[in-house]
Amino acid sequence: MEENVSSAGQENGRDHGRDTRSRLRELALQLFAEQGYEKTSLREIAEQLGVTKAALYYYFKSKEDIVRSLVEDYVAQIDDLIAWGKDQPRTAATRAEIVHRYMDIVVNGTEVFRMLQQNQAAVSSLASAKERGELFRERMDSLVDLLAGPDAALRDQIRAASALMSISIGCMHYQRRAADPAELRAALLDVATELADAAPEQAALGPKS
Amino acid sequence: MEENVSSAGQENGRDHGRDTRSRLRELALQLFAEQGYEKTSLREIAEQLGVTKAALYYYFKSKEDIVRSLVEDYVAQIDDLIAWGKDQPRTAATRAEIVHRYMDIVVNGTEVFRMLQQNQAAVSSLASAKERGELFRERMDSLVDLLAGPDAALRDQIRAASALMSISIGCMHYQRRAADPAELRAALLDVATELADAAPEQAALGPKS
DNA sequence: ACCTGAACACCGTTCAAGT
DNA sequence: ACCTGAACACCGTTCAAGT
Repeated sequence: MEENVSSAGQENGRDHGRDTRSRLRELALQLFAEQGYEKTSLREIAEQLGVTKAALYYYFKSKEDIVRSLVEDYVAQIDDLIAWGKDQPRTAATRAEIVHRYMDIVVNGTEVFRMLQQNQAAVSSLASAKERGELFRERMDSLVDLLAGPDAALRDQIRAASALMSISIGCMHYQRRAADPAELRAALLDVATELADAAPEQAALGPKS
Repeated sequence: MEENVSSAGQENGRDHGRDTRSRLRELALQLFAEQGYEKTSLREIAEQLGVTKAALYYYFKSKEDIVRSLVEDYVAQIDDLIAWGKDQPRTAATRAEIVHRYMDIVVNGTEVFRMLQQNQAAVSSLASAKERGELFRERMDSLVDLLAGPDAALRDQIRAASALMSISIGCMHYQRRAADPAELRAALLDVATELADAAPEQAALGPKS
């Protein structure tokens, strides 16, 4: 597992040469999330870092490998959540717990998730540690199965998927303009837990506002 | 407004030279959606079309301009929906109608929306006919305002946003593996209309399944 | 009107070489 | 261990020129 972006923790106590590798990761994340993965060139990163393009290849074996190192931690956290969920009874309490934990993971890595979301195509062919593609899609499916059950009706699968999407996209989209982050968190959890539980009888014909 | 991808309708009745421009658009959409915008090179497109890279610049003034021409129609349809919604009373019936119309637009252009979703960063700086960036973000905000009201509580804004996201992502994600498209449509509309209406009293503590 | 060939600046990547 | 300089194939774009 890789170190986190914000915490360096190398033995070098200096200030200027303070861990080129972690400065690189921090800068790359910021640029990838802001302007996009493909629109950010290695020359641009190298320049702002004060090194040559070629120097980056000392730390990472490719441009995609930088993304992999940024995403790794969060993929692992989601895998942990899935593993944990598989051992739990399928109750409303478990579903609420899954929703809460998923929220914490996303809140913790908002910048990384924003970057992933904005560069899906560019990043979808990422080979994680083992050999896989489809970085998030199948993990989403696993979480949906945990929430709705593997043989759930289509409608309840969609509710579960919507719950997860509301959390991730809600975080990334509203975090910057919501006055109170705690209020946002509560609102998202509220909507997500409602969705994570099975559908009410018939909802197609909504009541008067 | 641009012609649709599937309907050519030029005066040339031949088969081989049958409208290079529309063949180009069709092929580009397919490749952009499948492998991503940045991973698809103009050389690749030109080769499969049997022309030179430079020939593409006779039809479109840049690579991004191809995307613009693919997206244009759907942006216009959404603008129409927003304009229509602004003249309606804010009732449950109006909300249901907005949700239905939005769904029809997305279903009609699934491939285009999939491509947009997968290449957000690459495409976000697209200058539409007038001069704007932020192709979809602000339109989403407009639709949310129509559904929840401009001074709605954060929770209801999120519900409205989730309703729209469930439809688009649900279409793109489940369309290929859902057995019956009508069932998918019904399920998505069900979830979306439930979300488009205001929240029930308190939902944070879900009932037993 | 429709297309080509050749050139342009830029990109990610490699590699031998320097300290 | 950490980095440079120069080269590679490829990219999107332009443009004069051909039919």
